[in-house]
Amino acid sequence: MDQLRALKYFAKVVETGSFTQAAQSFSVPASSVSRRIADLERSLGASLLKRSTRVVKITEIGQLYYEQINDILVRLEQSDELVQHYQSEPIGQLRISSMVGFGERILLPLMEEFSQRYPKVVLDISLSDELSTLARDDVDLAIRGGYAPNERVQALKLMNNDFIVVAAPSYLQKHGTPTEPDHLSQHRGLYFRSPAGPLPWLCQVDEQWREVTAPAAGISNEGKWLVQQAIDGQGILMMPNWGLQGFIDSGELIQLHIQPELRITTNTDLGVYLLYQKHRYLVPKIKVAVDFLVARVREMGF
Amino acid sequence: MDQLRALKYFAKVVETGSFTQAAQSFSVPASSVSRRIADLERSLGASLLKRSTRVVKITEIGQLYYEQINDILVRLEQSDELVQHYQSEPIGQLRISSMVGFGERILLPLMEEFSQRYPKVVLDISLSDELSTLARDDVDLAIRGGYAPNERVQALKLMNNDFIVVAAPSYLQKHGTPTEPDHLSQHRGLYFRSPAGPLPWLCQVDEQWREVTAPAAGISNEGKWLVQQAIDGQGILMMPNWGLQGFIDSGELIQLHIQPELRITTNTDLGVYLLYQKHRYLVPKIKVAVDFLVARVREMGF
DNA sequence: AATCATTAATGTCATTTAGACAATAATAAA
DNA sequence: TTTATTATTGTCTAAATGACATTAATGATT
Repeated sequence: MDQLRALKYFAKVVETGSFTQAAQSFSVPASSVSRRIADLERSLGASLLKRSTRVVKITEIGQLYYEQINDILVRLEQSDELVQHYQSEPIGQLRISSMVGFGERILLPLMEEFSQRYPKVVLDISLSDELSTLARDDVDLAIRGGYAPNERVQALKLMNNDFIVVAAPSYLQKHGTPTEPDHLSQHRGLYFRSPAGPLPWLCQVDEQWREVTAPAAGISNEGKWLVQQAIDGQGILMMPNWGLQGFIDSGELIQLHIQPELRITTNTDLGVYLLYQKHRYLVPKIKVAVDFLVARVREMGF
Repeated sequence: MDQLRALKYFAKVVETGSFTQAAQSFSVPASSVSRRIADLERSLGASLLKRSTRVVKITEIGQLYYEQINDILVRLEQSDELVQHYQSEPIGQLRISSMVGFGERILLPLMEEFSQRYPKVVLDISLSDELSTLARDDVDLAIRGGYAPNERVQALKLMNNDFIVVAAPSYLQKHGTPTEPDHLSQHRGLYFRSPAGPLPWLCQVDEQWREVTAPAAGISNEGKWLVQQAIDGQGILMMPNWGLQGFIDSGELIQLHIQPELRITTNTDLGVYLLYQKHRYLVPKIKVAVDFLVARVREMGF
């Protein structure tokens, strides 16, 4: 029995909930799928699926088995890919998941050059601040705010992710320039909504962390809108410096220096990290993308 | 092409270094192995093995591929085992690796009862202080001094692993009873040789760690011999309390109370841990062994 | 250097296994 | 109750694997 084929059929049936659909996606008759899975069940001595003519349900043990073999199938495919592309030019689909702000401002502009340089690599970039099922089956590269999930995943620090505080000249003229945290309660704040909620303003006074969030003038997960609001003089904004530097240089925004410093977390070493599975670095498309991103982003000097 | 079969053949050829031997272990002609691997290489578009009639060498990419697919094969087998044994009685081979001292004094006596209770589980216990390739392919359960290698491995604390200091009454009569670390340089020590070298005596004085190891009267990785030497009055011995309690109760050894306390590492939370792969807990033989060991060892009250 | 023994590869045939296609049975929806 | 969809089963065909004998290559032995 070709167990591997049976497993692929089984996985697809679980995912589609249908023998017919699974069969279609492999371009074989449904009867073949039915027979292979029946073989598999017989050889395992357990029933994996509860069939009725209209619905296919998975059994408890079938579900457990599916979760394990699905991972195995993905890894086998990755191993095959490693061998197939070994010492060849970068080619294939490259799925990148990135934080929205970083993606818009830094990643997407950079990847145009990448696409020209490696035309056979088809980019599939998705921007989201949610933390993805990271580098398991759905993503080749992920860019996230600092954390290193486990030892099989390599995390390269692309840049610092220091937050700075800014406001428009017009705002400061009207409301004054705050220089210490206690001033902030008299101001208005613009807040970035992370998946975990709006990012607060924190600062450390007398070795104790305090929240010094000002009344809200606006909250959004859309960084560009927040910046526009800040430029329009609606309030004080705290965001990563790589998203604000251009507006400071142009004079549209002015950086505020509040002592003690404002932060958005008690954690000190914030950074933007590039994440990928260690053992896949030898796949050419992965290798060139990692090398390219690390080089280009670091030479931006944030 | 039945890739899975090809992978099994390939893995065996790598391990044995011979098509003929690999073929024998599967009870098929060598020609079959040759063809399957040729198929595999063709489908991958790379050569995995360098053949000559006498020696089979693995290519660089073949080696990488082998390392990855070998892990995949092991995991697939484990997944199959999970399904096959689901809701059945505990059965099969159970490989346990344990530290020597713990194995001799605690594990082996306990497992006699286990064997009677679960006669269909064939025990394969190996004692070694080396840290094994833990719970990957060669061991189902491992018992080790405190560490938790990664997130897929469950580590249950079986007992404390506190080291205590003892000596024979005759030794103390002759050399006096040390009560503080500075006294030790005038004494003789018996030292356990771990794989990393003889365990030193450390203590914390004025927030600084100092080594206060006494001149050696004996060094061995054989705990029983060290205990005998101590009973014979050869020197002071520091070992886990579960290995010494019996001799203290019988009066053959006397526990010394040195302040500040002696340790063998600067780490505070020493323990004996039972390690196994989380996802295998549902395999009956694993489950009953884990439950049995945790219950029995904990009720010993160390 | 020539021979020998071992080992992997190849050719050919038999057997096993998967797929194609039609027919059947079961069931949810109309 | 009827209808449409879906999984299963039967039968035949095609493909893949194994068996066995033979060949080619190579390291060891004389």
